[in-house]
Amino acid sequence: MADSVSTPTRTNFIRQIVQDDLASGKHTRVVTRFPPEPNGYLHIGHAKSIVLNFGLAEALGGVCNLRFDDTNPGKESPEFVESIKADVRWLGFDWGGRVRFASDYFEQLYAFAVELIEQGLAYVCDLSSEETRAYRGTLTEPGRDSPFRDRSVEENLDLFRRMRAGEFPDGARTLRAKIDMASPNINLRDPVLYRIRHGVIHHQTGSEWCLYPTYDYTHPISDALEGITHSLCTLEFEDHRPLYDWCVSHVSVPCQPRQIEFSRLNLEYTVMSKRLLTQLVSEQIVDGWDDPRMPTIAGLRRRGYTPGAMRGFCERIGVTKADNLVEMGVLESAIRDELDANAPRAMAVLHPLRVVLTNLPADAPAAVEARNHPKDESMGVRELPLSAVLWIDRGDFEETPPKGFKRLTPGGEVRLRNAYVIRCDEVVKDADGAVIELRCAVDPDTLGKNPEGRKVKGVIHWVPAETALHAEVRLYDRLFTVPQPGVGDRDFRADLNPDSLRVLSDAMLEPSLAKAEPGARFQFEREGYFVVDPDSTPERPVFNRTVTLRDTWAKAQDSSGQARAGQTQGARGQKATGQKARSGDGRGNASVKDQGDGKAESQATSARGIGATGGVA
RNA sequence: UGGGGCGUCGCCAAGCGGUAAGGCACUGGGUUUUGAUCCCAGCAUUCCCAGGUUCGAAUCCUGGCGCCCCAGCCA
Repeated sequence: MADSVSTPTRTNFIRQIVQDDLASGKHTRVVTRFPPEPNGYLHIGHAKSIVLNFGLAEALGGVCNLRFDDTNPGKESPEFVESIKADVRWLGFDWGGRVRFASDYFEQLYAFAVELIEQGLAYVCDLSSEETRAYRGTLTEPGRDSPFRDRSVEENLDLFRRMRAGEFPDGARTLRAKIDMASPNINLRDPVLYRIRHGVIHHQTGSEWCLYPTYDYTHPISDALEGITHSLCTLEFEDHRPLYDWCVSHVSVPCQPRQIEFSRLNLEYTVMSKRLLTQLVSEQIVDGWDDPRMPTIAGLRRRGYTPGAMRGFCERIGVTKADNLVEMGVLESAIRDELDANAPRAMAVLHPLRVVLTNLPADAPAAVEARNHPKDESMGVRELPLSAVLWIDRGDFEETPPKGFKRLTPGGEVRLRNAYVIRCDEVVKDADGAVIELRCAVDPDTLGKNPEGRKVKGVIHWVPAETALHAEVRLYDRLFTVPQPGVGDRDFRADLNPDSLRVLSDAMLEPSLAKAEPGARFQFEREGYFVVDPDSTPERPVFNRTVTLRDTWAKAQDSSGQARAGQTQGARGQKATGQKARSGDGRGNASVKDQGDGKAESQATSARGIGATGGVA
C-alpha cells in the first residue's frame, strides 16, 4: 500500500542545525546513524529516531548507517539483529551498503585505548565494582581518586594486554579514563572504558574477546570512524556529551562528530521501555514481540499499520527537547488517514443477527454491484450475492431505540448498503426472550434509488447468509487502562486492560474476502480497518482490527451518561468495548478470550533501567 | 543546598525583538446509500510566575516556581 498521505516534512531544531552546517560549508554531506542495541525488538519510539536519522539523510542527500551497538553480548542475540533489519527496511529505509556493528571496530577500539594509556589518559584499575561505586562519591560530594590511578604507562600497558589475553577473571580489573574524580558531572569521574567478560559467546565475534568496551567509549569512536557528522540521541545522554567529546578529541580518529539530543517519545496507554516490553513477552502477558497490542514495529505491522502511517505519525509529533506524552489519537488518525485513502471497502458482520427477507422479488438480481471505494473509482467494483437470508449486526437493531437512533427498529426502515431498503415486520425471540431473527420486507423499488415520498436515514451493512465466510476476528483495544502504566511505584501489570483482546470466533464476511492474502487491509464498512493476520488460512480466515472508524454516534451515546458494562476506561473511539458491545449483547455467540490478567507475582518496578537503547530511545 | 535539561491552547508543536502557524482532540453547520470520508466555521488579547530593558518582549536581562535526567564494570 502506498504511503500517500504522510504529512509533509516539517523542520525541527536538529534539521536546522544540519542545514546550517551544510550552508556554512562545515560539512558537504550529512552522515547520520541509527545505532540500536540488538537486545529486543524495535518500538515506535525507535521509529521516531529512525525517521529522524534516515529521513534527514534522505531529505538532505546524505546517508544514514545502520549500526548495531553490540558491546554487551550477554543481552544480545541474532534474532534481534534480524528483526531490527527487517523493521527498518519495512519502514522504507535503506542503509546503503553493509550493516555495521560496533564489534567491527573492536580491534581499533583496543588500539585507541592503548593510545589513551600511552598519553597517560587511561589506567587499569583493580577496584571491585562495589569499591568503584564507593569511590565515585555522590551527586553532591566529589569522588576520590582510585589508588591505582597513578600506575605507570608501562604497567598499564602490560596489564591491559594481559586483560585482553584473559589472565584475569570477570570484575578483577577495568580500564578507566583518567579525567576528574571531582567533576560535578558524574560521567567524568574516571568512567570505565573496558570490562572483562569471560564465557559469553558474542553473536558477531564469538569467543574472540573477553574484554568488552563500554557504550560511552565505543559510541563516539564508532561514530568518528564512520564519518558521522551528526550523532543524534535521546536526552538522557546529554550528560554524556562531555565524555563523548573527550573520547573523540583524545584519540586519533578522523573526525569529531557532534552529538545532539532530542526527547524520547512517550505514548499514552502503553509502555515504551525495552525492559517492560521484554517482561510482557517473557511472562507471556502478550503473544510475543509482534502481538498486535504491542507498541513494537512488528506488533504495529501485524496490527495493520502501514509504513506510511508510521512515518506520518513521526512527522506529526515533531522533534524537540521537551518531555512529552502523545495521545493515542494522533497515532490513530495517522493510520485512518492512510487507510481511508487506500483500503478497499468490504462488508463484515461481527455480531451476527439473522434477517429473513420475506418478499424478495422473483426478479431481484442474484447479486448487486458494490464499489470498492466511495471516492476512488480506480479501485473498481465487486459483486455481492443477494439472498433471502442474511446477517446484520446485532448492534444495528434495537427494540427500544434511544433518541436519534437511525438503524433498524420494529416497524422501522433502513437501507441495506448497496441494496434495498427494508422494513422490520417481525421480531422473533427464543424462550428466554432474546432476539434471534428479524423478518423484514424489502421495498423492491429502492435498488439504486431513494424511495418515493420518504427519507430513510439509516444505512446498515449486511452479509448474505448462504455464501458468508465464517471468520475469526480479533478486536484489539489499548493494552493498559491508564495513560501512564506503572507510574510511580506501581506494578505496571496492575494497569493491564483485561479486554485488550476480544476474539470473535464466528464473524460473517462477504464472500469476496475469501481471496484476501495475509497482510491485506480492508475497511469493513461502518466498523473499522482490518488486516488479514498471518494465522489466517482459506479454511479459517483471521482478521485483526487495526483501528475503528471514528464514531460520533457512539461518542454521543457515551457522553450521554448511559452505563456501559465492561467498558474499559476512556476507550474513546474503541467501538468494541463501547456501543456495539452494549447494544443487545454484541458478544452473542462469540467466544471471549481474555489475556493479560496480570497473573504474575507483583514485583517492584524500579525507575532504573527502563530507558536506554543505544542512544536511540 | 552537585551537574545537565525543559516549561507556548486538553495533547503535540511553530515561533529566532515587530505585535501567537499547523496537526490531533473538541464544538457547531453542510454534503453523503459508511452516524465514515469530505467541506465550512469556531477553538491562546496571550506564551510557568514576578520584576527589568525597549517605541515594541513568547522571544533579551534578573530573580523565583515547577517538571525531567544523572551516583551500571547497561545502552
